[in-house]
Amino acid sequence: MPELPEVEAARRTAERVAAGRRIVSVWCADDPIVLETPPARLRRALLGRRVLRVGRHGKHFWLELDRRPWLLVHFGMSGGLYTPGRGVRLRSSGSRDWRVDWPPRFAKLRLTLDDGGELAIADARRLGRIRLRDDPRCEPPLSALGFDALRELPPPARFRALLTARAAPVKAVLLDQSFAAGVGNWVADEVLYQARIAPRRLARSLSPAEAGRLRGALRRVLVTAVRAGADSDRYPRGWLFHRRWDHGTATRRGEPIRHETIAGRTAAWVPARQR
DNA sequence: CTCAGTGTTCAGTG
DNA sequence: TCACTGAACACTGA
Repeated sequence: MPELPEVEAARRTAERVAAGRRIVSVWCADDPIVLETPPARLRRALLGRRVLRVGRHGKHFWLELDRRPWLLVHFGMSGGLYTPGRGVRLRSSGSRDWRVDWPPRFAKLRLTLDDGGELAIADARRLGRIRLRDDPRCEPPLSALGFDALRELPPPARFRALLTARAAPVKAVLLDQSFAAGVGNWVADEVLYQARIAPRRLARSLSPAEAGRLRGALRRVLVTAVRAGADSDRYPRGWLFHRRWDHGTATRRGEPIRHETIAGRTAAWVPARQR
């Protein structure tokens, strides 16, 4: 789930539950991979702290506390933020009722707030990371990231300059977090589909008009997905998203969807519409 | 049983 | 040195 829209939804949930509240209990899983900062240090840094606000850049988010260091979280491929009675719906779970167990399966960190609110971070596949940072934005891994694809999208001329400076296929550039932070596999495919650009096109070969379409599609897809609270059932019907895994089938207009590996990931695209 | 996956990192290559 | 690619990571669910 976790590309920019999903992480922004998690950020908002965390802010609603925790901002202005004090952390009164901390539970850590015994998982030295996801908990990059050891449990004892996490507990010491978090217990008794007040949460001021919750920040995000690309696919990372962090809890700003009344004392440093702060808590920095990345969801990896399968992580998510949970509160009692509410979960993060997975694409594969077609179920309407998406109530989650409490605590959620694969919980890695649980926080209780002074008003009884609770937050949990869970991660089945363990590619996510939970760690402490004094100043998240200025230290690795955030310091190596490019502009936040939602809040810091450069003006058209600048966007095109950054894009055409790159030799790789445009899909690879979109996925590169040092270019645009927050774009993942489905967002990249959706953006290329809506901009009508084939994923293998070299970034440096894009015309000003194409770069403009790409930028416009990137902004539109992210704004729309974030407005929908990253609930994919609320994404527009015409989005490739709803069809991208219908192997061998087509878009609603009957155009076949092709799947191929580009930049190490499966790209879904529509040759009839993307050049 | 095998394999792909809404991600990132790092070794290897040109 | 830079830029890019692909394997590794770790595990679930199809």
